[in-house]
Amino acid sequence: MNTEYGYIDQLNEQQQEAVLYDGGPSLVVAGAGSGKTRVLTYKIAYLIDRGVKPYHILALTFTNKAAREMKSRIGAVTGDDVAAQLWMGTFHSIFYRILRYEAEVISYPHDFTIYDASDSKSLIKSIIKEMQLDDKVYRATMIQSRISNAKNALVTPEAYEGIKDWMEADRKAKIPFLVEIYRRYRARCYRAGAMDFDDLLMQTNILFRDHTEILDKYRSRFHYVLVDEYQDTNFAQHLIVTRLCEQHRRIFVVGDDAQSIYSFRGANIDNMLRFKEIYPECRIFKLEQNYRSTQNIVDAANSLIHKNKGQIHKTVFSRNEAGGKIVVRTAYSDIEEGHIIAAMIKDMHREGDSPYAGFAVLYRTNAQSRLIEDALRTSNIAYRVYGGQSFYQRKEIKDLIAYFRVVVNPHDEEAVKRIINFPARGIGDTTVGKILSAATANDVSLWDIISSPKKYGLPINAGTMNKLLDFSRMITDLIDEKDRLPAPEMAELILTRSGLKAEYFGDRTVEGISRQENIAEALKAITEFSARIMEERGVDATLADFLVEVSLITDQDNDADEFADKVTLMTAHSAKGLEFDNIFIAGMEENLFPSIMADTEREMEEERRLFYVAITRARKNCVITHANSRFHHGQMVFPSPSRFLEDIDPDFLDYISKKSDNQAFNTAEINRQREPYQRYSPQITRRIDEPQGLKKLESTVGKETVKRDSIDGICLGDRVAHKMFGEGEVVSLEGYGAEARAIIEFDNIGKKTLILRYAVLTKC
DNA sequence: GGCCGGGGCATTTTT
DNA sequence: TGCCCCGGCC
Repeated sequence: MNTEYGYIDQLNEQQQEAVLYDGGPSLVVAGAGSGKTRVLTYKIAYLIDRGVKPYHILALTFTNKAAREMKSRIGAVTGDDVAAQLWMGTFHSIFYRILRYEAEVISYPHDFTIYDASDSKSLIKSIIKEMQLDDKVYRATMIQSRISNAKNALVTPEAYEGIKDWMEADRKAKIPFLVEIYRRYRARCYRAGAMDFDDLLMQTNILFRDHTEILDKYRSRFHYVLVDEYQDTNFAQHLIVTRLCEQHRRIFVVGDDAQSIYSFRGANIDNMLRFKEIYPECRIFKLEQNYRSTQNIVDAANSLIHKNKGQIHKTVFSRNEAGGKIVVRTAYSDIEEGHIIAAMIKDMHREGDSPYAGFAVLYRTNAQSRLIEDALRTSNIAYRVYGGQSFYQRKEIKDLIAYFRVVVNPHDEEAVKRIINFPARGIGDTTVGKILSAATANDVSLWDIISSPKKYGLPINAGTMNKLLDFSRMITDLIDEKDRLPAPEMAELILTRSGLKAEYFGDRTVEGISRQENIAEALKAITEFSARIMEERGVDATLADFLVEVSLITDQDNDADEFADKVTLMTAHSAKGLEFDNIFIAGMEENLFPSIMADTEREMEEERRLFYVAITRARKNCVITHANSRFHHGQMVFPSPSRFLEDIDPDFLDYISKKSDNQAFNTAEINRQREPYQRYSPQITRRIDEPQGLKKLESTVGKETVKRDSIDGICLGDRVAHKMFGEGEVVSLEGYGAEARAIIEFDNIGKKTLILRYAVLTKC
């Protein structure tokens, strides 16, 4: 197919069809590694090129990272100023924006707070306490997830009571008051001017349901709606999208039912499977060519996933090299498993010039990381663990943000509770308890009581009263300043006036200094944010603006380590959407993977999909390990190998056991242009064969940049063309991910370093 | 208000 | 086995 748009030529036939089709609802069923993001990116770029205004395009993703990456990729085609006008973001952030704008009609303040998971949990705990329920029976985590599920299914407390099955189930589970907790929880959020994550979707639905004129407004604003990872949408998300599209029907969704792994969070694969029922006229596009992995990996993964029923039929295939088989290794113990992994990584790293950044170890549960970390540390292998405590979860940052929250919305109860006696100012639990009771009795917020304790007859002595008035005055003073001072100055003022500065900056211990650094980092973030707002909108950012920015940011957004040459450790869940040259999957055992918690067929299929996701992360090599003994909750268990191993066609597996010492096995090519096979001893560290004729690359492992000879299909020496710079030759390639760069000697303008993530290059 | 120790518990977690 | 939470004590 020939078009005037150069980037279209980079797509295969199926991808092109999906991008160019403009006849109505489209469902793109995209197999693992089949270029789903690429299709979505070019679809949007193409719409813009065809004259659709970027601000008429709504594109929804599940993570901030995905949204950011897609935006920059589109920007590389259309220009960043154009891409910036897109309505592109996570479901939560986009509808947060809309809800803030429309807050009034649903009786919420414009500057409403967002309760994160720990705020909700803490609120639920205090409700359980107030209702004098047994917190062993009414466990906050369980209650929280039930409430969340109800919200994701758009079930209000009133509706909940009408669902006989649910009420009956609660009675049987000895938690008949669940619906009452839910009711109070909702009332308390409302009283605090707060929404939790689920509310952002639920309230949007309520807004659209009850206010047709507002729904109409957004219907006509969003001429096109595109959704990524559609298999992960829950009912609330699905309904929002359906409402927005049911008239113009310009909806384009992309997903892979085989990669649906978040049903425990309410994701419903049926939203995708039933797309055809909602849009009978829809076109379904299947992307079946996998560009990521070797044939063996794709074939192995296919044989596994075909054991599931109820998938959309598709045949994923790879035209890459055949590659080595998936290696399965048995360890005596969980400890030895870690050492086997470490030793294999070390060998593959050394022999294949494969940088550590090209390795990931995946596991089912976070608890498994410890032993693997120990082994990597012993072997001096640099690693990083995903899913640790994120910056915004740290105590000192949460304290600071809590002050911000109170200044922006003093009715925010969770934030008030956090700061009212921190730093200590003599307002202890007893007083807070009295304030809470008074608030509940009068159905007003904590702040209403704190700011007029006498009016509500708060029963406290004169000394405490003075302390309370001091606190109240401090907050009022800060509130008076909040719209006058720009965010960075406001932050500085809060830090001083609250006493946080004195509290944290007197500490000379290692932890104390780390806290100070974190606070300094937060202040820096505010300053940078402020500068950006000034540049974009020409006004000073307020504290409220900053809160909007941070309340939906989570971990993994600011990982300085991201591009260092380190092995990545993470759960199989976190690995979705990522890819690595070499994947290790650890703990492939019954009761672990599949999880012991999976007992229904449905859950078992989800576990299998999770395994499928894990395998398909691998570009070149995949190694699966399992142990014959393992410490589990302080007890030694002797697990048998996972049933999923038997689901994979044995033709694609290479079982290596201790006994087969002489059968050296290959873990496939580390690098395409090199000798086909690397050989590893089945014994832990000793290598039997020296690889023949393996050309060593200069590798600056551990340094900032790592030289490479091919990245995403672009090789050293390739002739490439760039829209603006013309044609040239690739003279150097280095780095990973967003840091991946190419130095290109252009015929006309000479050498240029291009960030591959942004540059659109075509081979010529 | 902070520290210590016992008891209970223990998937996955884009926002 | 470790971690977290709570309650008791100083």
